[in-house]
Amino acid sequence: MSKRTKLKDIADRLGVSITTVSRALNNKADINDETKREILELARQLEYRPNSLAISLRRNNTVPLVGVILPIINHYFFATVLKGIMSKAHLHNSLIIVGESLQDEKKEKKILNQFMDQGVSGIIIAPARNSNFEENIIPILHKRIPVVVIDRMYDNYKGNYVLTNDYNAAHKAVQHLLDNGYKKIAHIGSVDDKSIGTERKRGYIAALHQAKIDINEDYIILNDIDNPDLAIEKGFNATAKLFELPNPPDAIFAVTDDVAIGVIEYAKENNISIPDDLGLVGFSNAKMSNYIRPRLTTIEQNGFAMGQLAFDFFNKASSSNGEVFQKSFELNLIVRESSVQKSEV
Amino acid sequence: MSKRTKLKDIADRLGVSITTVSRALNNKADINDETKREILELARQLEYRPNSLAISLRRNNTVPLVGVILPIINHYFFATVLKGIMSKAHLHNSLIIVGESLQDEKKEKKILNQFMDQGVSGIIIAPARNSNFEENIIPILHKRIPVVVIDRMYDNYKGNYVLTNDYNAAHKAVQHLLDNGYKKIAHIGSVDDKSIGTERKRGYIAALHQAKIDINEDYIILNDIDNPDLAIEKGFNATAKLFELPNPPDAIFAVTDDVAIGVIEYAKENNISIPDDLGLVGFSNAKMSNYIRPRLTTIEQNGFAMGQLAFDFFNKASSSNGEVFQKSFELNLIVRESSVQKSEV
DNA sequence: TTGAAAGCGTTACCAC
DNA sequence: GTGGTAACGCTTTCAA
Repeated sequence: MSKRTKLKDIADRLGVSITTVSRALNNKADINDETKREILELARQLEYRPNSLAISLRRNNTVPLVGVILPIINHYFFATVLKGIMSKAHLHNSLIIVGESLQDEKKEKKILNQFMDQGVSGIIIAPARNSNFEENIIPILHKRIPVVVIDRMYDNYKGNYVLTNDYNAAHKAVQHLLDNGYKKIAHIGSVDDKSIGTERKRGYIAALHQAKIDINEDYIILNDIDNPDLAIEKGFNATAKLFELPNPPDAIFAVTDDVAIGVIEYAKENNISIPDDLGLVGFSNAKMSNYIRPRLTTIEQNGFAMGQLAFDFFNKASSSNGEVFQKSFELNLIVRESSVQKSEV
Repeated sequence: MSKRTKLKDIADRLGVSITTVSRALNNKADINDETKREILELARQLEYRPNSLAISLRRNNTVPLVGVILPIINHYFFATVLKGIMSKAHLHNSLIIVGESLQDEKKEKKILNQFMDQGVSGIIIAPARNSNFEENIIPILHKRIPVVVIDRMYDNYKGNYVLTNDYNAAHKAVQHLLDNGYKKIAHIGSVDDKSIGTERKRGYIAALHQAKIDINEDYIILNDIDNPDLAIEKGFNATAKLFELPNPPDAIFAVTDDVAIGVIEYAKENNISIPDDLGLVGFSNAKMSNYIRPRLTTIEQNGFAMGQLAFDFFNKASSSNGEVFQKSFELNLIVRESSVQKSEV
């Protein structure tokens, strides 16, 4: 295996100085055309490629490189968060380096380390579901590079974050179902030891409590929906289980739109009319939710704005001295067809 | 604004040598505990952060950094391509730096330059629709870092690429409609001066030609569908136009699934039955296409495999001497409900 | 038009 | 235990 060509190699072979080679390659003035031609020619032959590390070191320019870690990159919400981050990064001439944890905390840690090794000037992370916050994220804070956590929160974390108020949103969703006359509201949720699934379930329970409706444990089905390709199926199966109950629900609050799609698929196969026999609210406002039938009532998650704010926070944190930036977005309910009985309209 | 702390700063303040400071910070043996404590303490005070550029330079380890440029990052196909790229990159300990051109060739060029400045060891690019190939991409080839072009191709480009055979796929789609008894097949396409839109239109025309059906120019409506949020609307409007014709079509080949969704929306609003009154085939196999009604017949685009292969090509190209890697994926038609008349089933 | 040398921040070797 | 020095690959004065 041959070593990588450097300026000296070219200089030696041509009997000129390193300086001259550098000049030729960088298209500087003050160089003999013939010399230049020879250098360029040899550089091509030797496949010379500049060592950017050395260049940056010499120029003392740390290109701001921000590491972004997301659980699933081709999930619309996360992809949109990334889009938001990039839109701001582009304005600030920052470069974004991405990693996909695939909800695997080992992988998350590995990526984090790679990023640190590469010398990122900040980290924006939507933690994996089972992320070991203490072990993966806290140590970075100690290195004093800005960290912004998105989407999923941990107890006792005192740093920068951009979240959504899933509790309130879920509460709103269930309240909406109650307001529309549904009484037996089930929840197809996510087994999530951390914030999201838990918060949405909490909001669901709180709304029922407030309406003085007892919680029916049979009405709560929790799934592992990490794999977005399976989420629809999970929703389908959970609905099947609910409808095997002696007293099935008359409405479902689904933890994501994908899960809600599964509910709709089941309903269509079994001639259950949504919204007349069954009210349904999803969560995310996936593009699809407006084009399936019935059009799905859901919670709007503005990933783009979250991403933009996350980058802003990173940016502010970079130039501030330990100040902490935090924001929890309130989410809107988008009422469509799946939750309003036609007879009531 | 204070300069970043370096080893020398700490050494000077403590009256020790740089070497000693380095040793303390790197937890090496052979160092007085007290000295070490002091150094660590001061390092923390001064917020010392190692300069990874210098470290890498010293260690002679170039972290492979691959630049990926995509037109739209939160488009499912591109996000999945990115996922494919990252899955392979992760195996090779490569880092991925992303940019979103937003179909803007100016932006594309800027990102490209930023990437080159940052010293990426390769570029994987899905060019913007209006990308100035000569100006943006060719110059990079001259710098002899591997470039892999995805998804959209240019005449006379002789480098590495991973494409899909859009011509064949479109031909297949239209042939399928013909086979199912549709005769008056329209095409809602994309104004695309480059490969994709053009190729799909070519395939459409070729299939009709082969079936000895004259091309009806009124049946071809081309839209600018760069903005994915508007694509559905464009499909809707185009369909409206088609149905204003004295002799409307009995089938539509849509250039993307989003456009096809627009067709379905129009059909539902106007009581046109798909597939009975109107056959429909989309393109992309967006997740949604399997869950709308009627379920959409479409062309499957395997972005994940394309991304993986693109990275493999980059990798091979990195260690080969000018060898060129090219692949054009043949695409499968997924037959669902929208293109098969019930009476014929 | 060209070259020598300093220096970017770090680590590793060798000497003390 | 500690410090001097060379080296990583490059650019940029300054001098010739």
